[in-house]
Amino acid sequence: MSTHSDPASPLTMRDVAERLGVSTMTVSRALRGQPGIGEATRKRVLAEVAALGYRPNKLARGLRSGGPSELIGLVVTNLGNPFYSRLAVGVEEVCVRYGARVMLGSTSEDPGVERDVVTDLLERGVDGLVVVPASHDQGHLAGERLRDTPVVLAAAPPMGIEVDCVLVDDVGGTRAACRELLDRGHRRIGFLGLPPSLWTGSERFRGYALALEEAGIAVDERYVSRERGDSVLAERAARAMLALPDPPTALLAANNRNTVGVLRALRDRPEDKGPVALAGFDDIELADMLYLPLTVVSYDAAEVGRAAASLLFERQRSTVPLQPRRRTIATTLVDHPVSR
Amino acid sequence: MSTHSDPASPLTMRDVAERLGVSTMTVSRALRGQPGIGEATRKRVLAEVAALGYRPNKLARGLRSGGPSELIGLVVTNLGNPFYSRLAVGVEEVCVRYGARVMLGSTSEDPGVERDVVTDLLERGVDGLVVVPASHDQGHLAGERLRDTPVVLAAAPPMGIEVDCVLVDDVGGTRAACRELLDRGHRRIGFLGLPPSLWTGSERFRGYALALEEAGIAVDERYVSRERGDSVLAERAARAMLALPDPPTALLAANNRNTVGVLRALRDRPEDKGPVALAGFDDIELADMLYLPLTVVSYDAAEVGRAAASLLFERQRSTVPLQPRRRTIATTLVDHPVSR
DNA sequence: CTGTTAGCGCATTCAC
DNA sequence: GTGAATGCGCTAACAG
Repeated sequence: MSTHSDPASPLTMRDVAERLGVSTMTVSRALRGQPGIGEATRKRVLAEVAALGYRPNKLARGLRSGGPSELIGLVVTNLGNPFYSRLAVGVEEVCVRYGARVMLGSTSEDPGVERDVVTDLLERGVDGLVVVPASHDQGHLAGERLRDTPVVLAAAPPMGIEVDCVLVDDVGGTRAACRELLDRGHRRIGFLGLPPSLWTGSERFRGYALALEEAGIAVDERYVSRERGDSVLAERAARAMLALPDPPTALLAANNRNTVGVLRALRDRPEDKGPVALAGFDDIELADMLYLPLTVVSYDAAEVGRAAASLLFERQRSTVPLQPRRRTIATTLVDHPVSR
Repeated sequence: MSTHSDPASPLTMRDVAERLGVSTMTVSRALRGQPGIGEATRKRVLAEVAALGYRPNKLARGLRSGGPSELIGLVVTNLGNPFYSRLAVGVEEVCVRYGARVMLGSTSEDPGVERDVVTDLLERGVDGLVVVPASHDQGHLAGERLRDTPVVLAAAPPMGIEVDCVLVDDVGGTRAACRELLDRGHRRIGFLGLPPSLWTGSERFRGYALALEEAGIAVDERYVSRERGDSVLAERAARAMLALPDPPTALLAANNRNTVGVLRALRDRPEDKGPVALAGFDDIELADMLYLPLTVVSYDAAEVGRAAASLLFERQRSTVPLQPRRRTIATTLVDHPVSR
């Protein structure tokens, strides 16, 4: 009657210990497989634990032991984007391998929200953070606020802070795609880009310009659009380019949203005006089921997440101070012909 | 010199209190905006907190106050599936509204993993769980193990346990899609289904059979496949049906994987054999960019997540015991013509 | 208005 | 091999 039988309050180690007539330390040791306890006692304890359905409180354990929380914060702009959900899959995969869990934070690309989310995750005791930054303003990821919590940026490089990062080979991928179009004989290649203020925007433009330069072709501003990634804007820009007196014979889209826009622009184009070749950064599900052939720059988004999480755990386990590291995930060019 | 200046160990409330010559209680009250503290003192404390960059430890706070952790566990089979990542977006959206965070657990559709993940999340003190069950075996989600942690199932009903759930209108959606095909004059409609052992499999078949029955047509087993959702299997099944002496003139796919398989099967079909109409459960990105018209059963996956999280918080806040509730998310039929 | 005491659930440290 | 005392960082309950 003394031990509370309130079904609402969870069992504690004391409940187990009292029922067995041992001390909580004995239960604790049995649970963690520590030495210094008889084999018979351990069995008795574990049996009682199983019978009662007792589960240790990991929060209390962490508080006392001061060890790692085995918890990683993952801050993304929008999980609805397949790129980030696959990245999340990669992060979780590595975390589980290290016995850690993932705590989620979405920012909706709002730097203010990102700041608050990071603060909340830190207060909740994460061991580290994988962040897809919402903007160039990364001050809140600097050392003072974080104390010792390691951070890895994904899909963007650090700006004015010193942390690890994992990038995609934007330049190489775009360059390869542009080269492919050049190899097929195209000389007027339109680029549906992204704002230069975005890392991805400037890098992918660089790849495009580089390939042209290598082919001895100057960038023609009439064939370049650099608006924010939005299928409607891309569709309009593509239409405008195709209405030029000497329209491009091929188009290169800087991300999947832009590719979709271009697909719309090309769909109701009169047949007699001649075909327009299309290539785009980011793979597209069902790319092989479309009404026209498509070449895409593909990469493993989950690998970005895996690499980021790996950098985090390496740093966490490292005894010596590590310099900021940078990993780049390769891209591959994939042709999706129309077989019909 | 007494107060530790070790940069590695985070600041505690004591550090702040000592620097100010007040007690930790004063700091605590100031931080939580509690009454019973002078306005001047509060300002002084908050200024020092900001200057030092001190952040409270929410785990310790929760341990002492015994309040909710403001943490929800989200257990899904595979975040890489767009349906589940959108569901996650919905869950997080509602959580943030309630000041809670989401802790992730992927099961890879392995019931054993699901069990372990649930245990881990419980040990980490989640206030509730949203679970997309990996199987019919839901014993580990029963009351004994959970003590008082509420659970909401998503996309599947409880089997032998009493918990809330959020379902998709599988029957209604499939029935509407089948009706649409019937209205267009089709009489031989093939069904690329899923195993009856899956909730989704039996429900969607019911919708198909119901629509046929309402049209006075008997289900013909030659036109029905019920293998697991896999584009390769679906492609093969579709080819087999189309090779029948009196092949179906329309096909209905029970999920997006099967739709993809059917698309493949139809792609290299000779033109002279006549067109085959296609409808499928689950929307498909770029459905309007395919080489053929497609009708899909669409629904808001994020809404499934929002509804699940809402049920959780309602129950958490409820003072009276609630009966298990069941919410159903509506579907809509969307036509994707080929405009080209 | 402010401080003191005690203890959340557990593990470290030291007795025995 | 086992147990008692102590404290992780914080706050409830009470004192003043």
